[in-house]
Amino acid sequence: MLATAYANDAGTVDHTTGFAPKRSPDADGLELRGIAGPTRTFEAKEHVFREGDAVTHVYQVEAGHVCIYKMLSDGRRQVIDFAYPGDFIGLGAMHEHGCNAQATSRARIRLMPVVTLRQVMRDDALLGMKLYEAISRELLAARELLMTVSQRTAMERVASFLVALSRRNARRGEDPREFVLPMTRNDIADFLGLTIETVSRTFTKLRAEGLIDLAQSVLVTIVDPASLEEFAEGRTH
Amino acid sequence: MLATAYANDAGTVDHTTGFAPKRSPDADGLELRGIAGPTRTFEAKEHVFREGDAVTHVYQVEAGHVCIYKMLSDGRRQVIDFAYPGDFIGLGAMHEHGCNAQATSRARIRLMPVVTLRQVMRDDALLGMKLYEAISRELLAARELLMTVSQRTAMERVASFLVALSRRNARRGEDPREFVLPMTRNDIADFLGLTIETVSRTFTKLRAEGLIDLAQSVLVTIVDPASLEEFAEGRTH
DNA sequence: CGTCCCGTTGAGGCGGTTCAAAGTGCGTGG
DNA sequence: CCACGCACTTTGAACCGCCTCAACGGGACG
Repeated sequence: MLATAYANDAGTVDHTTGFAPKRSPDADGLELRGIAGPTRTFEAKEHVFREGDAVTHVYQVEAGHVCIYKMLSDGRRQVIDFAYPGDFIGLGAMHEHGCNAQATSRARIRLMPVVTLRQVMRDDALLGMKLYEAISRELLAARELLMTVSQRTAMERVASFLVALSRRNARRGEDPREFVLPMTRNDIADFLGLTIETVSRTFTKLRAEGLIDLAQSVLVTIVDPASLEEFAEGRTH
Repeated sequence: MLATAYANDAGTVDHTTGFAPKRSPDADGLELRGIAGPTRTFEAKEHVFREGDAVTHVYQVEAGHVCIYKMLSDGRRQVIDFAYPGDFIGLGAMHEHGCNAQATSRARIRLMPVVTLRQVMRDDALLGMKLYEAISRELLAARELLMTVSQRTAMERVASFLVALSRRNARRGEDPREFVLPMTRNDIADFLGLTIETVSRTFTKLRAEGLIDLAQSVLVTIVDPASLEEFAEGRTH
């Protein structure tokens, strides 16, 4: 039985990459460490997999950040998700990957062969349930993003993006008020269905209205969380 | 073992509702009939469940059509999917539903209690796999819709909507060139992130350019499938 | 026949894009 | 250590695609 292997013993530094360990990953404590195969380190901009690749593994980010995106033939890009340490990537792909996964910064990633995954899902109902829940969360997130991109204004999109990052940090036991953006304006723009100019202007406006502060372009401080959430929910006309 | 219960014996008319039987559902032949509980008939506009409702069942549409959508507090609506006969709805919800499900026309729906679902997923790896695949398809669809809504023009959105319906019909063994839209312009607009006026204008334009024909507002005939797909993929500037 | 709902069409306005240019931070090499 | 180049960000101005508001048409139903 593999059911005892979920023990969250994250606490040691990976000396091969020098990453600081993260305390509580998003995936409700489920870790492939001890269950699955080895890790691999991907450099910034390196792809973990690409759309159309045969599915060979399921991946779990252990350190760094990964950008999941889809492309249109003419270059238009849609960022689907930013994977943080603890997050799974590559779940739900059946035969070939339906999107691309690219490290935004150096990332350490654990690999689990899909054959192992299938076998484990047969043998271990609890793990199967965990993966079902992980993919369910991805579905929820995709639909929430759809709502954001399709229905909200630029202001509301950026606000809800920041609120989501803040909540994610809170869940991970990090500071929900001040954090570093692990992605570029371009990534944010392609995530929210805006241009980088609009994203930049909107950040500026949020700062001008005193809802956030930007000491550097990547360092966000949420000054007025309540008002930011109002904006995010569209309750501020 | 429940593994033998998947046999697709759809072929009898349900005399309680008078629905014509559908030949091949979308969910790769997986049917809850014989595994799960009874069916219930929902009238047009009746809700199967609402956002925030406790999750009590998983549902499979057997006849009719169901509109899945989310709402913002100020009334903005995002349609997430249109469920056809054979499609599951309510999958992936953990404790409470994250969206609403409303019959667009009278619909017969099979109900399976979640407790049964959980038990079956433990006991029957194959069924668990099938449900994992069903939710994976939903994730794929959500991301594809995200791409469409976020990156494509009105013309491209409507074109890809029609192409998707056409392919769906082809998969179901029905006519991919001529079909009835089981939803209103309003539903389509909220699905594609447009207004009903823009949807209407775009249909008119597609007809004017000879790509489709509209004998009635709900009866679509695809005249030039190749060109329509070109539009859908954005290869036509 | 009137009402209601849905779809279509038209005219004008606006939010976000496009195009252009200047500003900022950082690694690299002289 | 500074100069330079490069990638990223910010800001400005003009444009455009879709939205808003408004009016009209047609089928279903009482």
